[in-house]
Amino acid sequence: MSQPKIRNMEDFASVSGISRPTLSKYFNDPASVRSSTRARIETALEQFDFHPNIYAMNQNRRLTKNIGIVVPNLSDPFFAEMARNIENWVIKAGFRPVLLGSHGDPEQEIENLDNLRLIKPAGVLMAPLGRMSLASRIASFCEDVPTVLFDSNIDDIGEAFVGSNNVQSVCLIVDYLCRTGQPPAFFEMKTPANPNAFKRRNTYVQAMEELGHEPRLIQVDGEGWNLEEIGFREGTKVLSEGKLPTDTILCSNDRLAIGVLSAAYQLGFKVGIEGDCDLRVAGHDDHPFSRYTCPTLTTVSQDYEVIAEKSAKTLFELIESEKRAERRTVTMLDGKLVMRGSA
Amino acid sequence: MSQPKIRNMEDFASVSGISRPTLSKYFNDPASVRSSTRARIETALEQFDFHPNIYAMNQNRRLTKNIGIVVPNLSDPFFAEMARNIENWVIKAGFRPVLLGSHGDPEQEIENLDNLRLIKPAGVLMAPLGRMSLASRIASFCEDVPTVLFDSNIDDIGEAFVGSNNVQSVCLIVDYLCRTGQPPAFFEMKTPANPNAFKRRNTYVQAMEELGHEPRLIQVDGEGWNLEEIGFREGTKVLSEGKLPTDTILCSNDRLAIGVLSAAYQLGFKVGIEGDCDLRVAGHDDHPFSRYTCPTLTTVSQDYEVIAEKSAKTLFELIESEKRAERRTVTMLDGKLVMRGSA
DNA sequence: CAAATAAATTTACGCGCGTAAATTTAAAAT
DNA sequence: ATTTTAAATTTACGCGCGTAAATTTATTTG
Repeated sequence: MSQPKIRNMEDFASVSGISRPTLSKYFNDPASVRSSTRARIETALEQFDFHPNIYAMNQNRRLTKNIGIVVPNLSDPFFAEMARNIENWVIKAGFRPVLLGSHGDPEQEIENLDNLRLIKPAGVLMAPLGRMSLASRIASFCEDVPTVLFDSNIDDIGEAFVGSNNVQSVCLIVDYLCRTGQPPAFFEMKTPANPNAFKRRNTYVQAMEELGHEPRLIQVDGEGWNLEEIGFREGTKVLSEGKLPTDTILCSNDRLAIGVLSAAYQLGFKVGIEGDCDLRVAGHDDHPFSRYTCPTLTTVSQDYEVIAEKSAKTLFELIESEKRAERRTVTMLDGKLVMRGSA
Repeated sequence: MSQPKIRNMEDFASVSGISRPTLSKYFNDPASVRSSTRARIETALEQFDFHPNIYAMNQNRRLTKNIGIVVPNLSDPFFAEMARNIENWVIKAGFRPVLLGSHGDPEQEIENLDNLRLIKPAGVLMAPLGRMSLASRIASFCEDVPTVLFDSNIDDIGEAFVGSNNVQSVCLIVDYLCRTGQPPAFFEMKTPANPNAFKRRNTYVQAMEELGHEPRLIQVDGEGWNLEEIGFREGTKVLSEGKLPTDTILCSNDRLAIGVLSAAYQLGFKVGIEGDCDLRVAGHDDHPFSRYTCPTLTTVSQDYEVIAEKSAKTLFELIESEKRAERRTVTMLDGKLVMRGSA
């Protein structure tokens, strides 16, 4: 077992008896070499455990098997979970995921794209920050690299968009809340950092009007991504002031709702749908934690798995076709009502 | 503004009028060139916005400014938060963080290290999976790259370890619980995937014995990292069977506790410390969500910021010294009791 | 202002790999 | 067995950058 150290493909070529260009072909696509040579290579591979240097590969290939995944914020369990799902699809399709979080910062978002450029990705799956995003710079990236947006849409950017249909989902829950109790007030941030917020607000207003109710916006202060904290702090204010025009609160997203639920609990509100409850709270997203809140959070699900699968597969098709999309496709997935204890 | 496209350092050299080797020196360390040339470069930089290709840099430099950060699982808010803190320190020190999650998989953990090797990191900050980790392979990585472990210790691996003192912290909360009510039973997984679990269990047993109480372990089934789910499911079982020997449950970590709290709520248990409560629940870690549970979770804090800061700075000192640590330092930070509503 | 020193430039090669063209070798078809 | 065809090898260069040595230029010192 006197195994010489294999430092590069050259070394591996000499110990395996296969020429370096052939090895290079093999590592690019094992099916591209004759099966007998493939067998020889793989035998040698077992013995010597050589991996080509992916960064050197990236530098030279016109196109790599890398797929960039960019999300606004990895500390948000929603995006962490989404990213994990997408990573799995990427691996399953034989690509290599490169995950980058933008920390809620538009500059960081662009830097992530710049860094991705260097590894010449075959494509990118991106959930943009949304309104804050430096759209024109993202657009110029998308001209060079096939990109599919998910979660948050930016008009005309990227080859496709896959996300949830906020209009449908917000209508769904507004409708549900109105049918089963008092019409909801809408709890949100005055200046939301997270995407989709405006669309949800507008849909809420419209849905309420269509149902003949007066929309009531509760727009609270707060900056950044610590949404539970904001929901808790501002929820405490709103609830303790006691001048809520309704007993039902619809939050712009589950993370705010988690904060509001916590505030309600501490102030002694009984949240739920039974007769003796004095407050209903609903959210939006079906956040991983919303099934463990007290009471469990009624919300509208965004189908993580389907959004992940659909956006990934859209990108793979694009990559395989080796040309750009003829026209931008927009896929809006319907949310499903998740009835739990809180509303 | 007819800006020629700058494709590489060569191009930038010609437009800036500075030779490529000098530019190379500048990008490696701006202070290494004369201030007048530095000024010229920076002027040109503003005009042309050139960034050297980091991957080409990595390939050639003996040592880069990269610092690897490896955590067991990015979907766990605890590690996500920890990673974010560390990233900030890394950036502040002028390094470039490269964040990798292991998805709870020992093979992935090794693959992460293999990939890090290729970018020749100046150092690595790693929270290993712990018991599951392929220790010998991690050790061989640590021989080549200065590595500081955090959160979970593996004997004799890495130049240093920074984590919380589980013995102190578990004693602290066991003591607190015993002083203020019935002695706690210990709720944990039979085969925990997360690190520190065994140490906590043993400490619990020992602490109970020292206080003259009989330790009671509730060891539940379940695999993987979906700890809230496991806590909820098994908590429901345990609580509804109604044969708890005590009214106080100490969970091995906050994520399990979050599940248990949710189960308790749904079963109608009143959790808390007031006289009319029928259950106390405590956790360990001060997870980002534990201040929003209902009731808020009493726990022991791991000081994220301090662990992040201390481990990062330990690594920086190591890197600057340009030699390996003379002997392995182990830093155990004391946990602080976080008294909230649940116990 | 000349000498000493420090910094920049020129030249040249290397990193690990991709890839193209010409050539040789092996497999498949006749 | 011979021709056709496919695949592997040889050779050579390129990617974007680091870096060393020799040389030139600029700055500091006396």
